[in-house]
Amino acid sequence: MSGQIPLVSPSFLKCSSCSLGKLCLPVGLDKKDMLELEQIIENFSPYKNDEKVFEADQKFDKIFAVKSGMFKTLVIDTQGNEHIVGFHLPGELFGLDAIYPKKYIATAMAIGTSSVCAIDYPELERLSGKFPSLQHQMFSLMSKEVHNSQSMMVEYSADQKLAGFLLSLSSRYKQRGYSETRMHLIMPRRDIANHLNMAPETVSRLFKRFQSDGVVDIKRTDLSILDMEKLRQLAGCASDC
Amino acid sequence: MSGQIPLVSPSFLKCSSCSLGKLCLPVGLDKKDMLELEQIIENFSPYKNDEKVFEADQKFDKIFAVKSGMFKTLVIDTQGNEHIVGFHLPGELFGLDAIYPKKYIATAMAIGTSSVCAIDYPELERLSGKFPSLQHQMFSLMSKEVHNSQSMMVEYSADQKLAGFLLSLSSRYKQRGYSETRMHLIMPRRDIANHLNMAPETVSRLFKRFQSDGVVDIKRTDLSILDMEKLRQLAGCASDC
DNA sequence: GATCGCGGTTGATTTGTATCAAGGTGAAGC
DNA sequence: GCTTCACCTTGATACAAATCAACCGCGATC
Repeated sequence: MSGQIPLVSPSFLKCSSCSLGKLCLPVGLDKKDMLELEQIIENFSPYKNDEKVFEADQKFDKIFAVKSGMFKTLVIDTQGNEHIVGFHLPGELFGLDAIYPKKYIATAMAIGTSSVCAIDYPELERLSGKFPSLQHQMFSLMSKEVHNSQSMMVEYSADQKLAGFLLSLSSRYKQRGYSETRMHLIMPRRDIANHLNMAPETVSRLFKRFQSDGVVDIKRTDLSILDMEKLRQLAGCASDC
Repeated sequence: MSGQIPLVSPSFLKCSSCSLGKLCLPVGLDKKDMLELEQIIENFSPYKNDEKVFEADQKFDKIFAVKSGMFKTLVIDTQGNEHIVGFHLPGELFGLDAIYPKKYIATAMAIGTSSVCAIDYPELERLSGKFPSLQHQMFSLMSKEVHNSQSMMVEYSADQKLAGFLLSLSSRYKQRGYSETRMHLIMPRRDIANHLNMAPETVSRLFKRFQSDGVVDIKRTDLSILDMEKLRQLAGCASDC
C-alpha cells in the first residue's frame, strides 16, 4: 500500500460517503443528483501492483477516478520504449485523453494496491448536460489536465524537472488533505526518471544534491521537503507558484 | 500573412458561413442552435504580428478560436524566460487552460496578421448544457488538447522533438484541408526552438540533416515533407501514427 | 542465517546539445 | 543599386546528462 491512502472499505463505495467528494466529479452536486451519478459508477475490486486498468488502443467507454493508491499511465513508442505520461492521485481522473480518439491512448497500471471508480462515459456526458455543476467540474478537471501537462513541457534542465515534479506532487497531496512537506514516493526511481525523461542515475544524483543543499530529506521512499522556497527557485516556478 | 490562410472577410463572421465549422465548436449543431452560439461570439478585427490577445494572470472570461493565421501561447518563468507552450491553427481553441484557475495562465500573441473568435465562457457553459453536441465537441477538443500536450512530453532527443513537431503540424493542416506534405513555417526558427526547448542552432542543423537524409525539403519558411515514413520513424511515432 | 536478486547509488567516460563566435542571406528602406 | 538589419546558418568549444560499469543495501526465499 501507498502508506498515505486508507484502504478502500465497503462504506466507501458511494460518492456521497467518499472523502474525495470535494475534489472529484461530484463537486457541487446535491444529494439527489449525486445518487444519479452513483448509478453510472462501477466499483471494481482493488488492483494489485502493475495490474492494468486498460490498455492502449482498447475501445474507450469509461473514464476512471482514483479512489485510493496511485496509478500510472504510459505509452509505448515504435521502438518499444515505455514513457510514463502521468501519475494519478486519489480524486484525479484518467482516461480523459481517450475521449477524442474514442480509444485509449495510454495504458493505465496500478502502483501498489490501488482502486478506482469506473464511470461510463456516454452516461457521464448525458448527466453533464443535465447537471450544470457536473459539467462545470468536468471542464475544470480537463482544463487542469491541460495545464498540468503543458507546465511539464516548460522545464528543461534536470533540476527544474525534478524540482517541478516534487512541487506538483506536494501541491496535489496538499489539496487532498495530506502533508505538503512529507510524502511517500511509492513509485520506483526508474519510473520517476522515465516520466521526466532522464536516467535513474540522474534522479539519484539530484536527490543527493537536493539533500546536501538542505532542500529535501530523502530516505528511500520517504521524502520531506525542508525548504519549499528553494525548491520553487530550482523549479523556476514553472509548475506551481 | 501566413500564406496558407485566406484573409478574414466580412461574410466570414458567422459560424454558419465559416469554413472551419467542421473542426471548430459548432460541429453537429443545427442552424437554429448555431445562431444561438453565434450570439455569444465576438469578432475582433485581426491582430497584427506580436499583438497580444490576452496576458497571463488576466481574469479569465473568454476562450478563443483561431479564425485565420496563427497564434502562439507562452508563459514566462521566474527568470524571465519565455516558453512557447503551443502554436494554434485555424479551428483550434486556446485559453482552455484558464478555465480551472479562472485566470489566463499563458499570454497569447498573433504570429503574422491573424484573427480569432472570442467566446464568452460562462455563456458557453450554459449553451453546452443545452446542446449535447456542443458539449460533446467541447469535451472532444479538450481531450485532444490533453492528448497533444502529453504527447509532447514523450519525445526526448532533439530529432524526435523536431520530427514530432513537423508531423503534428502536418496532420493538423491536413485536417484543415491543406496539404499534409507542403507547408509554410511562418514562425521564426527561434520560436520553434523555444517551443521544443532547444537552441535555434540545433533546429537549423537538424533541418539540414533531415534535408540531406531526404526526409524533407526546406527553403526558408517553405517546408516539403518528402518521406513521411522516415519522419515518423524519426519521431518514434509518439506524436501521430 | 546465508543467498539471491532487484532497486538504488556512485564513479568514469562518452555523447548530444547548448553556448559562443563568426559569417551568410534575403527582405525592407533609402 | 546599395545599405541595413534581422534571421538564419555554420563551425569550435563547453557542459550537462546519458551511458557503461561496478558496487551496495535490503527484502524475499530457501
